[in-house]
Order: sequence, then C-alpha cells, then structure tokens
Amino acid sequence: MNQTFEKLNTEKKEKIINVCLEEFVQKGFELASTNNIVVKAGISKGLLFHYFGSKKNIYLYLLDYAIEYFIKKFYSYDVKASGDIFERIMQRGVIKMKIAGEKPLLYKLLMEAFVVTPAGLEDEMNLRYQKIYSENMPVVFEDIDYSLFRDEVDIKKALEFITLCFDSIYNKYIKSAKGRTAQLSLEETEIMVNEYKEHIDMIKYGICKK
Amino acid sequence: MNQTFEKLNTEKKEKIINVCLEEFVQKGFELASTNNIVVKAGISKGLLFHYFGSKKNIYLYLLDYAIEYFIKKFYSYDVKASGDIFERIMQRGVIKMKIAGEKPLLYKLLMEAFVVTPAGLEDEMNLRYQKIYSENMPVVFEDIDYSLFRDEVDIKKALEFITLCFDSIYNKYIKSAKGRTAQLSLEETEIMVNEYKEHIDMIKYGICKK
Amino acid sequence: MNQTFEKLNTEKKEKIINVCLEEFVQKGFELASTNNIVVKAGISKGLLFHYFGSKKNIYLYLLDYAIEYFIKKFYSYDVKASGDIFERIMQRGVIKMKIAGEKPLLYKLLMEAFVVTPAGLEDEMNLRYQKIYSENMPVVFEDIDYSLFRDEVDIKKALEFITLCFDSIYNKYIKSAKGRTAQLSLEETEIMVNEYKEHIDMIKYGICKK
Amino acid sequence: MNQTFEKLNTEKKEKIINVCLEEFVQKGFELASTNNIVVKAGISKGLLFHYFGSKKNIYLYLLDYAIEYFIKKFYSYDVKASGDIFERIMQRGVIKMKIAGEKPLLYKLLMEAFVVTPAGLEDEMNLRYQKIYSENMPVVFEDIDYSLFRDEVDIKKALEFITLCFDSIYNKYIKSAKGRTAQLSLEETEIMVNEYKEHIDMIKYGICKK
DNA sequence: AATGAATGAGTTTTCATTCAT
DNA sequence: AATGAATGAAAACTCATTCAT
Repeated sequence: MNQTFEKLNTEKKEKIINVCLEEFVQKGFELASTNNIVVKAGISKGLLFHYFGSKKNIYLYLLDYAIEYFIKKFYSYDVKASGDIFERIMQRGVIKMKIAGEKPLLYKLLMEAFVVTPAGLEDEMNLRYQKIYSENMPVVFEDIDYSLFRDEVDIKKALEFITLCFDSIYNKYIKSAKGRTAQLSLEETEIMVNEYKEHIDMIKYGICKK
Repeated sequence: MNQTFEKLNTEKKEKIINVCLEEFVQKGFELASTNNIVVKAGISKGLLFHYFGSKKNIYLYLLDYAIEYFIKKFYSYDVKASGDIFERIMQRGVIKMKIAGEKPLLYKLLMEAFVVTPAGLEDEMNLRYQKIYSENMPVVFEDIDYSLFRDEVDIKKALEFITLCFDSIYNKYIKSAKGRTAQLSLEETEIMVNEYKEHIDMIKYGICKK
Repeated sequence: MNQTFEKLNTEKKEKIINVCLEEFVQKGFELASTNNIVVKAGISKGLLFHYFGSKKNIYLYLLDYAIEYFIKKFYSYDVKASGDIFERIMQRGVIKMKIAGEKPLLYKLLMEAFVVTPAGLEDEMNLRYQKIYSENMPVVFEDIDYSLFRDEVDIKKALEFITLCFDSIYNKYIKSAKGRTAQLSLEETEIMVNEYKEHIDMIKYGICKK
Repeated sequence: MNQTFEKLNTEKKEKIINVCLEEFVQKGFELASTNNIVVKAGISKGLLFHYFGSKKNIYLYLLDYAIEYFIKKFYSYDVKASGDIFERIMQRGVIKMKIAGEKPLLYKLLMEAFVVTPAGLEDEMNLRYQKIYSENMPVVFEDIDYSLFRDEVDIKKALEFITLCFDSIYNKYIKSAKGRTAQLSLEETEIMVNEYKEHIDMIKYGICKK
C-alpha cells in the first residue's frame, strides 16, 4: 500500500516521515491532525491519503519504521556476547540509551505505542509486540553461563526477574532524560554505568545478610 | 463545584459515575464523548455540564473519586506493620491486587492517568501525584529494621531499587489480569503470593553464588 | 408583571438593577447572560424569571427605568427658559452631559438601545422613542423668539437643522468622555461651554462673508 | 486565507456573499448563524469554514469587501473638485446616497460595524477605520478656497463643524431610506439636493440677523 | 415567595476521508 | 501522480426558560 511512497526520493520521504512523527508524538494519535501534517509537509491532502490510505496506516507505518530502525541500529553496535548475563544486560541498557538519545521522537513513539495503544489498533500492536519479543529475547538469553547462579534459584524465574528489574531501571533513566534531544555525554554515560553496577551487585549478592 | 451532583441519591450518582468511568476508560480522555455519556446515563446534556462544568472536570472528578476510594480501601485492610520491608511490600502488593480486582475500571483510570496525562491536565495531575506520594511513601518506609541489610549496601539506593523491582512485578500481575472483572480467587492469590516470595528471596539473598 | 419586583426593598432592588445594567451594557443584549446575572446578584434563576418573565423584559424594564430617571433628572435642573433658542440648546447640552456623567451605565444603555435595537424589540423601542420625542420636543421649541432670524430663513427647517447640528456636537462630547465614570470638572464644563459658544456663533452668523 | 474562495466563479461567490451579508445585517454578528448561512447558500458546513476559517473572518471579509466596493465606486463618480467646500460636500453627500441606495445591505453592514463593533474585533475594526479616514479626509479638505470665510472664523474649527453637521444631515437621509432596496429616483435626488442647498445656505450665511 | 435542577436545541468549529480533475 | 475542494458527522459547551417542590 505504500509502494508509491517508498519510491520517493529520500529527502521528500524523510520530510514527510519527520512531520508525521512530530505530530503524532507531540499530540498523540487521537489529537494528531492530518490537516496539520499536509500543511507542515507541504503536500496535498489527497497525496497523503494516496500514500497511506488512512490515519491509522500512517501511524502503523511510523511504528514499523521505528521498529526496523531500532533493530538495525541495535545490531550495528558490536555487542560482545559476554556469558555474564548481568554484563550483557548492562551493555544492552547503555546501547538503548544511546539510540534513544539519537532519535528521541522515534523512540518515544514506540514506547508510548505499547503503553497506550490507540483504540482500534490493538491487534496490529500485538502482532508487532510479539514479533519484537520472539526475535529479541533469545538473543539476550542464549549462551548464558548459569554456573554462577545459586543452586536454590529457579533459573527461568530469575531471568524473568532480572529482565523486569532492569527494564524498570532503564525506564527510569529514559524518563529522566525526557525531552532531551542531544546525545548522552560521556560523563552521563559513566554515571549511569556506575549506578547500573551498584544495582547489579544488589541483585547478584542480595540485599540482606545471610 | 459539584455540590449539586453530590446531593444526588446514591443510585443516580453511581449510575452517572459508572457511565463516565466506562466511557473514559474504554476510549481514553480525548475520544470519550460527553454525548455518549448523557445518552447512556439517561440525562440531558445541560445537566451533565451543570454538574461538572466541563469534560476535564468530569475526568478530574473521577480521578479524585478513584484516589479517595483506593486510599480509604487500602487503610481498611488491617496492615500488620511488619518491620521486615519485604514482608511489608508483599502485603501491600496483595492488597493492591485485591482492590484492583474489585474495581477494575476505577483502577485502570487511575493508572493510565499517571502514564498518559491528557493534554491540559498536567498541573492537576501533578498535584494529585504529589499528594498521593507524600502521604503514602512514609507509611511504606518508616520503622524498617535495617539491621538485616548487608553492610556494603547503600540503604537509600537499596530501598529505591526494591520499590522499582516490586512495582514492576506488580504491574505485570495487573496486566495479566487486564480486562478481568471478577475478584481474584483464593488459589490465584496463593499463586501470586508464592511468586512474590520467590522474588523476595532472590532480592534478599541474591541470585549468584558468593 | 413586575409588581413583586417593585415591592422589594430599595437595596435589593438596586442591587439587581445594577447587576443587570452592568451585564447588558458590558456585553450587549445578545451576549448578556441571565446565568451571570443571577450569580452576580445572588438570587435564584427562578426568581429572576418570576420578577421579569423573560430576558427581553429585563431589558425593557431597564430601558424604562433609564428613561424615567433621565426625564425626572432633567426637569429637576431649573431650566431658565430663555427665549434665545441657542442659549436654550446650550443649557440642555450641559445638563445632558452632567446627567450622563452621573449615571454612565444607564446613559449608555439608553443611547445604544436606539442605535442598535436588539432583534425582536423594534416595536417596543419605537414606542419609547416616539414617547420621548413627542413629550420633549415641544418643551425645547416653545416660546422661541423668532424675531432674530433672518427673513430668508425657513423657521421649521432652521430649527431642525440646529437640532441636528447640536445633537451631533453633543454626541462628540459624549464619545470623548466614554468610559469615564466621574462627574465633569468645572474646568471641563467651561471648555465645553466655550466650544458650544463658538459653534453657536458660526451657525448664528454663518461662516462666509456676505 | 480566502484564496480558495476568491477562485470561485462569480455566481457562486456572490451567492455566498449575499447570503452572509443578509444574515449578518438582519441579525447582527452575535445572532448570525453559520448554520443558517450554509443552508441558505446550499454549501456544506465544512466548506464555509474551509473558505473563511471562522465566523469572525467571514465578517471581516464582508467588511473589506464593502470598503473596497464603496471606495472604488466613490472614485468612479467624476467628482469635479470644486474649490467651494460646500459644493464639494454636497456632491459627496449625493454620491454617498446613490451608493447606499445601490447596495443597501453592504452599506448597512459597514455603518453598523463602526457603531457597534462585535466583541473581539475592535483591533481589526480600528485598522480599517484609520485606513479609510487617512485615505479619504485629505481628498475632502485639500485645495479649499478659504478667502470666502469670515475673518472672525477659526478655519479648522469651522471645517470640523461643517463636517459634523453635514454628516448628521446625511445620516438622517440614510435612516429615512432604511429598508429601501431600490435606487433613488431622479425626483428624490432633486428634493435631497434642494434640501442640502438650503442647509448649506444656513451654515454659509447664518440663521440670525446681524 | 423562592429555589435550582433539568431541559435540549442551539452554537462554532474540526475532522478524516473522498473524488473529480 | 497529484491536487485540494467538498463533505457532514461529530465534538464540547451555553442558553433562556420551566416547573416541581
């Protein structure tokens, strides 16, 4: 359905994508206005709908664009696959932050899409959610060295718990960086990494005395 | 501003509250239609605005109603204030789940309000957010027995980490129960409590061997 | 229809009159809101309509109130009936300005009512217009000493012309005093009287050389 | 902002303009209904707002349309620039009456706009008022032969007085012609011109004996 | 006499989408 | 491929007025 759009030259295409992105992220799906989009993008009403067919399709297109971008970008960073699950999680967190810093609008769109899925797009969102998780989770959890784990610990549940905890730490960082456009500075990255390390120690060796 | 509304008999009042709640939770603030509300509630358009003045005010009223309800309900459960922070967190988690199970719409409204605050209500939401946290956080963290903590652990950071982790566990439960209307069964509660206990053990004594 | 209203004690009555006056003058008939009136006057909706029956009637009541007030006030000034038409016109002009300065809202209501009659009140306004003119014009034009007029001048047309010219001078003063609440100072009155005199000279003896 | 509208064919454009004009003049700005306009003009609601953007803009468009029309029409009459100010004023008065007779609705709109400016349009109206006056006043008062004036007369004040007097005469004619749609007949014009002449004589040579 | 809850038609404006050109 | 005029349902909200109490 977007063939004609895809054939556009890069400049025009990116202009339209950015305008749409801005509108949807700033106002949310419902309040985003296709009227505003065509004005800001300098194209005609008919053309926008010729490209995408409907407002929902514009949104889904942006979503897929964001997903593709982030996955590609993610793998472009050379992740040394440490056998230490904690090391690995930390690396991923830092990469995520970098990417979010590079394309804040794209990142925000994606995050909010999963939190508040626009009415009528639930199924489409679920499809994407499942795809992302089924493709990415194995990468995180394969070739882990479990010999370090305490014997009493249920490995599956532990991995789930670790993911949950660090996802939420990571979300805290993102929120505090909300609105920022610039990249993270080296200092900021260092502070973040140190905090990560402290938290990792807590979860590795526990908070309480034996 | 809602004096007129407050004076209504319980039946009529609850009818209106429930209709509004349903509309706002189902469609979100922007898509919620005051037209639909008056039709479903069987009252005139003028009357709805006589009661609340504006769509935003209806929403804020529901929010305050939800907050008041949950706080009152929360304290009605006899929380044995254990000195063990983990015990205490678990108790609170279970209670929260119970309440959410009892009034799922009310609960959902409240949660989503903090995640995606409707445009123009940011200040009003912040007020409510601060009130809730300033009133409730101390209750969670006072009279904790820190003697159990490992000496190397920074207490402040540890508490923050614990909160973060268990909030996200708790959100996972809520999400899996999404859409449910009925109460949690005893069995379900037991399963949940057992999972909580496992996670608490992980965070207390760590995941890795020393 | 206003019997119950007339029976009210002076304080309450004036409160209501002033509130209505303020609303109608500030916003004009269409935009004036009976809702605002009852709130500002501290009375109930039902009572306002019990007193006046309709918004139009409130307006007509104020109009009659204004007309009665101004006529009474006008005659309370001891008009020395000079036989000189120009002298007489000047006196009337000064008195009008004084009255307008005392009750600016009441005055403005009356003036605007004749300029832009609210839709649906045309007949009622015409009645009042005719009454005022039929009662007041004779007073202005009786016992005039016509011996001073040039023989070539048509007396009827001359009187009409004089009235027209001085009414418009007088309106100019009122407009420049628009928004003022306080009385005219002695100096201001003197300036005005001098200007009047100059204009009177022009119309008495003409502008051009013979 | 009205490009779309301006491109319309004359017939359709005039239909819409006339419908709007009728509505605004008949009911005034506040009571004029865009609903009525679209029904009477046989266009969709969206289209009206596509053309003008807002009710206020429709009104301002009509105003500018009226101003442009009258100025163009005014200059199309071949005004012989007599050095006699009275001659010149009379010519202008006659021309004004002719124009008002040709387009009574357009004329009424313009006159009322200056008397009762709709709330919120004060600034826009002032702009137009100043433009009209700064463009037209000089034309009236340049190249006047002041040698005919009496020596005692203050020329500036005299001109002001003359303007005031003849504006009000002219307004009297307009009011008496209110509601009329047809053109002035030759006879009517002649009567008017004669009356003008009489009044001009009065103000030239005065009303009283020396 | 006095209340104020209740009405519902009315207001302007925005919206995504279509389609003839 | 591209335009942009045209649609009309829907939105939130206000209004003067009524009437049971």
